Amino acid sequence: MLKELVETQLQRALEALDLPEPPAYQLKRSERPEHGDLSTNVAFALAKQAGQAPRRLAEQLAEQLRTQSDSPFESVAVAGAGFVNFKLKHEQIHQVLDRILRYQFEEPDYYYGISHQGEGKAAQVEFVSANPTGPLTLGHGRQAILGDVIARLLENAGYRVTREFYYNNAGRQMRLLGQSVQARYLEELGRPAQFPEEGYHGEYIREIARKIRAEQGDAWAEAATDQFKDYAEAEIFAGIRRTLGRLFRRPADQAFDIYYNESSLYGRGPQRPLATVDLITEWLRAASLAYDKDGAVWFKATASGRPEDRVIVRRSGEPTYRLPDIAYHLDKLARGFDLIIDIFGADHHDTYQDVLAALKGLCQNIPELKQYEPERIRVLIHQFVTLTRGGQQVKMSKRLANYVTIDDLIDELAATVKLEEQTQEAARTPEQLREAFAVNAVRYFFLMRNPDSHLQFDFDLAKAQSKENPVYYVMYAHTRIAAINAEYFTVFTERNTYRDPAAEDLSLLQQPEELALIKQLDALPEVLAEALDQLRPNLVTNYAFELARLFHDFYEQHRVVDASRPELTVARMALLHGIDIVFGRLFGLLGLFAPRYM
RNA sequence: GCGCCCGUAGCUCAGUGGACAGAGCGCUGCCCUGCGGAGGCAGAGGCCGCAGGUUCAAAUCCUGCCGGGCGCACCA
Repeated sequence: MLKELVETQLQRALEALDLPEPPAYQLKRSERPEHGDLSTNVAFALAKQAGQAPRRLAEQLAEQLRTQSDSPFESVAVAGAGFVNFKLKHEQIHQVLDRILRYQFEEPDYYYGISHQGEGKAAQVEFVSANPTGPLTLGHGRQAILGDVIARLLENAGYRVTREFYYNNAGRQMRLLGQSVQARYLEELGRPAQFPEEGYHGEYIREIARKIRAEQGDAWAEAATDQFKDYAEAEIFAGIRRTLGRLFRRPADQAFDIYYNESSLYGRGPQRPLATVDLITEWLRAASLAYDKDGAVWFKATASGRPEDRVIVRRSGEPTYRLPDIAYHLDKLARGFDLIIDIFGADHHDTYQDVLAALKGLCQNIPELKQYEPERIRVLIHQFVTLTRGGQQVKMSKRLANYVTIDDLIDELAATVKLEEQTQEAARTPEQLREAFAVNAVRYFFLMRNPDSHLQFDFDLAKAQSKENPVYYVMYAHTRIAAINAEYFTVFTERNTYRDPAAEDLSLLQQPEELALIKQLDALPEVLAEALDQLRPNLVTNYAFELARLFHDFYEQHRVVDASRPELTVARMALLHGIDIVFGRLFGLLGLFAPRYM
């Protein structure tokens, strides 16, 4: 709000001075108090065009802004070589809080921070997309949470969102899975069994084998490998859904909207794609983007500037994974999404670029595909996760099956959560609370780093129930507000609500800590828009941490509930309420459980 | 060898064109009995990997180099 306010004033001033429309310039929240509340470099941007020195332009602008009617500014100053610094009247800042509170009470469908940018548009987010060969691990966890929060941010912006999980239950890896389970089952029966050379060694394979034995006895001794494969797939998939449900705080069967089976792209699955892999191959040939060599079919990636051509159909006649990927993404475009977001781990970097290149080629060259726009696809590549414990990196190897699963992680964190007496809430069992706290830590830790950067998951820090742990630091701000709220009613026993707009005088909020908090509240919509635009949920955790910091700062210096100063108390309670509205939004968007007591 | 990401305080990381580079932890010193002490204040600590370039202005953009991660299969 404050930014728009200044923007409007600035536009008026530029017109009044008969200055041209400036090229891209910045209007930012100032980092230092001596630079005012906001500052702009517009004078620099205009200098060349206007043929004047930035400093001189800035002075003219400042003068104009100072004298404009209804000026919202306390002061407009020129600094440095030509920055214009704005200091707003306190009443402008108080209005921000007033509007946040008023909307909350007067607009039934309004949530502060909501945006209409995606109104009427459909978005699809594809993430996790793990094949059902084993439980979800740490790497999947980061991706799952990133995808979940990006989906929530999209919904907040008005998009209709489809969460989609793509998987492949055919091919070599699944065959190996079936063989591994079969071998373990035969071992359970005490029969000779040959464990496949590159089979799956995880303990979960033995568990599945034992379960089959418990249900079937030795009836499956002569069964086909496929039977074991199908059984294992169902078991593993159920486990994956359970894990996702825990992470997303949703029932397991609502973790995703669509599970898209790769087999559909061969015409053998539940979905009906726009084009099967065979048709895609034909189209690529028709567009001169595919050719035969050494008995295989190659995609001419070099035509799009990629480093090398790639095989898309093996000599054996079996497509490589790139071909169904192309078919899948073409199908996404055909399904009419306005925005398509793919989330992949760093190991996919090379391959998605080939897929995008193929899509561009197809849409340009095949008449019936001209209507589709590959530019609607955005790809978020995230770096890997390492786990540290006791300052040491935990070594993981998929082959030896000594990797850490998401369930292990949540379980271990939950086991260490200490609940205070007062933490108990009637609505939740201690187990549910422990689970909620553990999931909070996992979610927050996966979110708090830039997806571009490697993420070091510090187990000891995640377990800590003290302010060194950022997730506790943030939750603690919220619970402190709840504690003050309770205190308010014990002191002002005659009141039954701390919202009393009639008695509220926000102009009593003059302390720098109070004004800083309101200005932080004002930034929420921009932060959410930026986080979505850049696909960087860590901007939201950063913001939440900063808000918590400002609040703790305020709390240390100022007493809220004060029987001798009821007016100030009411004003500060209003401020706290505004802060808690924003925390509520943040907890919702980050998918965190907001405890009233800790 | 080629491609992508990263390199900022002792550690973990913010900051991606602006004004003296920030936080948390750790370290040093001081203070505090609370609207929940799961505290508070202060301080030390940085040629923002290196070298060029673009710009009025570079941690931020470009080029090269060095270091780390991940890819580079007719595996997914």
